Amino acid sequence: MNRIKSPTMKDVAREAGVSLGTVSNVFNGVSVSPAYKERVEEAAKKLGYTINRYARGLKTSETHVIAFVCPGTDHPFFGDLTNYINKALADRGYRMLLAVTQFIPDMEQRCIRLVSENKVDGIIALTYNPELQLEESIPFVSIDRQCSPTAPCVSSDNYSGGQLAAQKLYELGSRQLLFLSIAPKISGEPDKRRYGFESWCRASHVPFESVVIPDTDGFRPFLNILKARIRDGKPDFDGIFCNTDKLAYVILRMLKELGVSVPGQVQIIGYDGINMFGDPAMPCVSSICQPVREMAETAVSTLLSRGRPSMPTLICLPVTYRAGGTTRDREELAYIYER
Amino acid sequence: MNRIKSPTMKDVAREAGVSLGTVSNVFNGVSVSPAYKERVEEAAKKLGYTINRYARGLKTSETHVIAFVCPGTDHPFFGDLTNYINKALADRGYRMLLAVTQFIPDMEQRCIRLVSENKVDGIIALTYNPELQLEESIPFVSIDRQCSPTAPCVSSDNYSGGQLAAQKLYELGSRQLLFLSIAPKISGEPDKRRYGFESWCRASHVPFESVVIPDTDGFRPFLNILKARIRDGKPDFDGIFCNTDKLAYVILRMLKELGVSVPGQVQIIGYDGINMFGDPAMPCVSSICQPVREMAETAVSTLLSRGRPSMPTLICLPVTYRAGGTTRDREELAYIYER
DNA sequence: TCCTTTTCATGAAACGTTTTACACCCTTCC
DNA sequence: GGAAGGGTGTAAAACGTTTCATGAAAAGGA
Repeated sequence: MNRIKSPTMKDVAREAGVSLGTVSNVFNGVSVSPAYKERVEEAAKKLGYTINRYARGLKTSETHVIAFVCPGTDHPFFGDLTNYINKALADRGYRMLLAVTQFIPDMEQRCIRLVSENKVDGIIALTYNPELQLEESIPFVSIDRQCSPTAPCVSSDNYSGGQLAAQKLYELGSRQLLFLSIAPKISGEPDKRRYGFESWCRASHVPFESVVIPDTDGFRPFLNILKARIRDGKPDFDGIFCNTDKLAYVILRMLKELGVSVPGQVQIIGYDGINMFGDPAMPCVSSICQPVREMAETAVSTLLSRGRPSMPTLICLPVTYRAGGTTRDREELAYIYER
Repeated sequence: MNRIKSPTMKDVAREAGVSLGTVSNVFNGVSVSPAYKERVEEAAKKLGYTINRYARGLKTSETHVIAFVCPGTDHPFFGDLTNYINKALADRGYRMLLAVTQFIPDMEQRCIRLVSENKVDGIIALTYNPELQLEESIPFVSIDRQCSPTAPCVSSDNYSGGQLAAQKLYELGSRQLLFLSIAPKISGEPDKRRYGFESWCRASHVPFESVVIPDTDGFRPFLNILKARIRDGKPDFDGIFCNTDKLAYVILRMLKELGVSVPGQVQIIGYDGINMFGDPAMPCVSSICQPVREMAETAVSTLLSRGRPSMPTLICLPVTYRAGGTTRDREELAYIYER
């Protein structure tokens, strides 16, 4: 690690023949006479000077760095979210310190500690550790789970999403609904997908059933469940709401293998609004789409405007329905070739 | 932004009734008598002290932060890469500053500047700007493109990958090959996928053709090309190598729509080894897999061991072939239900 | 012309650490 | 019993900024 020492303000000051304070003023937009300003800028360019934000942060205690603590960027939803949050931050002159936790509760705690040491100006986190200790001194915004009564939480409107899924399935002709889900590690906002779904069904007198499988068991249980409900190629259900798009894909494949046609016999709606390859033009399952972009924007702006009088503690953003290949409201394929 | 001032070493020193230097020594593992050490640790815990890495960085000029400059985490390959690099860094006690460029050359330059101001200990970048100016004073490792004669570049062995694709297609029975690609914004390592493919075909006297479409034209040109080559439902080719998995998916859909069976009539191999939903158990196209994990590890360790005597300038890591649903060496589906 | 105001450059102090030189105490040994 | 020497704790000087109190010079008003 042999680093060439980079020039400092002092060097620039010497080169330009001005005082240290003047150089600082130039770089902070404080009024400086044009002659001096030019001299300083020239000297800075000549020396290849870049400001040392560590030193600045030490004085101002504003680092303009925000930490994002997330389970992993390999899942497309998190990848998307990371991307949008990064963009929202960059637009506001902030940089992102990324900490990946891989769903390990202990790691989540460690990450919070670590980024705190970096004196970030704030933390946005998507975590599953119910006992997470926050640093009181650092503004915090959570996603998809309320971590603390004082920390705002941003999520999609999971409840309405569940309702919307049920409603859409019904509108598109399904009369016997099924809710399938992998139970999240810990209760959080996404649980409401189910509550919304069930409440709509009950209110509308549409028969339904719910199946929740712990996330340790993998997908196989679903295959057995489906098998048991199919007699002579005829399933006793005709509409499924899966609590994630991933599960929707898996169920789609299973039904195909079991000889059930989708969306002909059974329609499927997922949740998330994942785009394959991050490209909205790619084929997809029908889905309740989380407003990822808006969630990112909201998380960031909420975090940065911390301290406002009445900060809501839970912010649910509206979801939308997207027709994909697993419901009967979409002609497949044509759309791929656009763009 | 009303931050509560967090305690400093000075506070800890006062609380513990010892000198500043002693506190520092405790936190740096310098030998301190047990009695003092305990007093300091107790005081630190009581005050909730965490070290200020900015201040430390100012003294040591080692920030233990590495910047990763990448086009975006929304594409699964980049999402994966980000994840692995993050892990590799975390394992070594480093944190990641993530800068997303969205493929905008100007943004790439700006990101390099910005992260330099943060005095990162190094930069890993995946960029497309041919005129990128690097900061001489900061260690730099590139991915997939040689940015400068002095900066090491890590990539998968694209050339061998191309060869392997051709060879596999042939082994699995294809006799008339096609190379399809979207031309990258700028020449780089991935171009070699084509060279490898073509060289194998020539050496093995297997007839082939190559089609390269600029990335501004979208996918439609491919549809026309395919149509023109299909007479009475019989294509004049029976094996395709696509330069990315994404393209492979698109081609797969197009062929399906055109009534060509895959892998029956035509086999397809992509490049990248993308997993749907980041999950290796999900269905996929047959592909030449980039060793993403190894690339990440190599990039990180190369960067951190900067200054070694003979640093190779280009490091190509071996690729592997993965059977998916688009070649005849794989029974579809069964594998989804495992795990 | 003289006095007041405004503008703007300066130098020093501070931010929270690390590091170095130094002083201290306790052994150990002749 | 005194000198030499190994720990260990202390104080002060950095690191590269920002900021604040001074003071000088230029500008404006009568």
